[in-house]
Amino acid sequence: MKAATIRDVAERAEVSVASVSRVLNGAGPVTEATRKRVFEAAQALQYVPHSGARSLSTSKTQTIGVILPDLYGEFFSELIRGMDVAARAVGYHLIVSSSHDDAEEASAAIRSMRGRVDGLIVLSPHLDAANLAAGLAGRTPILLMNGGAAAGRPSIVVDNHGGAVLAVEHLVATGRRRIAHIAGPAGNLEAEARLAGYLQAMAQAGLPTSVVEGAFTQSSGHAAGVELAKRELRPDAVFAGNDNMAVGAMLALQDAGLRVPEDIAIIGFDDVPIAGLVRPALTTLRIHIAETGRSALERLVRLINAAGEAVADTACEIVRPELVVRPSSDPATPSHAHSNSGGRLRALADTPSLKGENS
Amino acid sequence: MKAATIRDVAERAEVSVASVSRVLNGAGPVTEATRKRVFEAAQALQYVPHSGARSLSTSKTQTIGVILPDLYGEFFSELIRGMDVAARAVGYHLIVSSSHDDAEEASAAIRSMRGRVDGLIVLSPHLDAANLAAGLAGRTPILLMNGGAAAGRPSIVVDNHGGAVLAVEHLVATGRRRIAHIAGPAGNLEAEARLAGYLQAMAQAGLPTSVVEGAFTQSSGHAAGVELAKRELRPDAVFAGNDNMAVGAMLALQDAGLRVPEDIAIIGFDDVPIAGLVRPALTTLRIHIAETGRSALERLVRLINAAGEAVADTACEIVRPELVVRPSSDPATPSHAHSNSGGRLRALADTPSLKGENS
DNA sequence: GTGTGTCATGTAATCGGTTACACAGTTTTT
DNA sequence: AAAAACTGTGTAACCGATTACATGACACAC
Repeated sequence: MKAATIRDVAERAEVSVASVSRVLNGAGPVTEATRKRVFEAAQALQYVPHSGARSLSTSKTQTIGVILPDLYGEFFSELIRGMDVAARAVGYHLIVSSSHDDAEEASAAIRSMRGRVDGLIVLSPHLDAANLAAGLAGRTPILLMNGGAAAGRPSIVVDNHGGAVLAVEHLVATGRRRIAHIAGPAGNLEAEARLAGYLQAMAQAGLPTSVVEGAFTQSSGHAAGVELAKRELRPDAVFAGNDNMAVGAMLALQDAGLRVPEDIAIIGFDDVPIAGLVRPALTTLRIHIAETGRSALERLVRLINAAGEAVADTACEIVRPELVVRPSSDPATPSHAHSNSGGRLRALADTPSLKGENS
Repeated sequence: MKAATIRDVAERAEVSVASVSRVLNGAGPVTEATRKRVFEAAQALQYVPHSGARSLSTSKTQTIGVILPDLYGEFFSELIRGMDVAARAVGYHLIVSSSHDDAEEASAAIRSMRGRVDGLIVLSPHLDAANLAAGLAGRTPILLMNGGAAAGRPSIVVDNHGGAVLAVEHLVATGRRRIAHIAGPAGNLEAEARLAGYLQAMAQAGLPTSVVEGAFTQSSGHAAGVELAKRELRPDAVFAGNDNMAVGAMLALQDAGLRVPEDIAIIGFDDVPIAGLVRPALTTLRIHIAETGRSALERLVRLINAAGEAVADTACEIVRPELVVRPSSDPATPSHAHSNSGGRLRALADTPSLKGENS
């Protein structure tokens, strides 16, 4: 028994497929009698429209593709969450595709999206991936969030350089001098911008730099922390390229017997939820991740609806990270900073619910 | 300038659409000359096949829909990660749809998936959602992971009851007597099973029970912790319905000046990545989340390929949680338990990378 | 030279919807 | 009363692929 089609419904209701379509979509004029017969037939046959077929004829899939490098850690999942909330609100679906480290894979993923999505959000933080993506997309609206300066293409980038400068300045202002940086993977635009910001701010302050390479993963941060703890001239502060690595490094340093922040201060980047939950809570550069995802999705939808006419939106929106000082860099901060980490989105699901007890 | 279709390619290559299709799909016999001409034309026109159209004629979308209650916390994102890895491996895409708290919404989401996906994985931990989902799906293969005993339908459930018993037994064995439970939201099957397990194990041990209601969110756990800390007869252990709430509760208890685990032990459920990162690291019941997601996806794909013939797979696979003892319940555990939290999947992306330093 | 088999290719139906257009019947306008 | 406008409905083209089947060319056997 195959699923019912619109023709089955038409037959049973003794009307044409056009009428069925009109009734079901509430478009076009129909008599009450027809409407009723169609609804009854649809009900009886348990008819559910075939979205794929509908997409083909309307050229609208109501779906947006998200191309990610990976799904590790909280950053991307927060981002997706924000996007999903926004998508749902405007009647769109999200199709996610991750694990695209190199441009090759990312491009394959983008190709396979054609005819499946109305627009794309690409987050492959590699230089070539950006242009590639843009080229491949053809007429598909595309929003880049890969951290690079995408000339003349709609994009959203985080001011990584500026954020890194803020981080270093904060550490210098609180008296740190030997500030090491745990960098993200080479070739990653975000990582490189953060590194560059660190180098520049350190030069500005006239301090010697020290960089350990990481991979944006928590365990790479841990490894870096182990190595830093062993140094003869130990740093008195660590600026990690992201929160994941900061947490990994902090655990390693603590395991090595160092006190954070007394012996060594730590600062991360992103303000993922976990940053406020480790102890000491992590000083970091806040990007309202979910909020950013939401805004990205909304912008893409606007782009889709504009569809070529308004070439107005070609701007590169900049998200400026904001320094959030927590105890990992400053003992003065209240230690119980059970950061509610702001954001409308968080509030949506995080409703405290406390009730009685039994027995 | 619209995107090129297969007909444009055929025209340019001076062959029929059938030949183009054959060449591009590597199916059917074609001469070398034709193949070459087609490739050249496709190249010149920057032709990218329209997957939507392909899906319509083949009735295969190579896409799987995942219906989630929400995207909060690490549990679902880990699950999705595991599914995505598996999906990619077998050439499938993932379309996620979250925020379906009630059966109503979930059912709408499922309907809108028809013609868009080849199969569904449904995780709406509500009693009615399950049957509803199953009914709605029609001929679409569906895998339930909603925590309920889905009679005669392919499903995967966690042994929540058994896990809860393990948790209580562990606490009792380590000398705790006043064990409180922070329950998940009422109506959630997983939460209810964990609660039932707690009640049963406590009865078994002849201990009085005490239940505070939470909502599976970190902040509800925090609220519960605040309340427990104020009690005249304070518990000496807390079993939280999941890790999120356990972490929230732990922070609240610590902020109230209590020492964990000396004054009060804490145990969670799920073993999300953060469980190993808080201090003290959290004792919990491990579900290999990503691994479970992977296995779920693989099973669904098998179901899709079987397509009705083998009704063999109607089983309810049970995932048994495993107790992971960490310092939050046992001071004897090494405190630097930088839990690598196992699992093949984790290893995939979490490659430590440590290199030299500059300057 | 006709028959038969193979191979490459083309024609057209099909998937399941939407929608432009045609048409008949009814109401309104003049 | 004829013309014009409007309403409700049906027919069939279309979206962009796949693929069953038909066809034509050619090789080989008899």
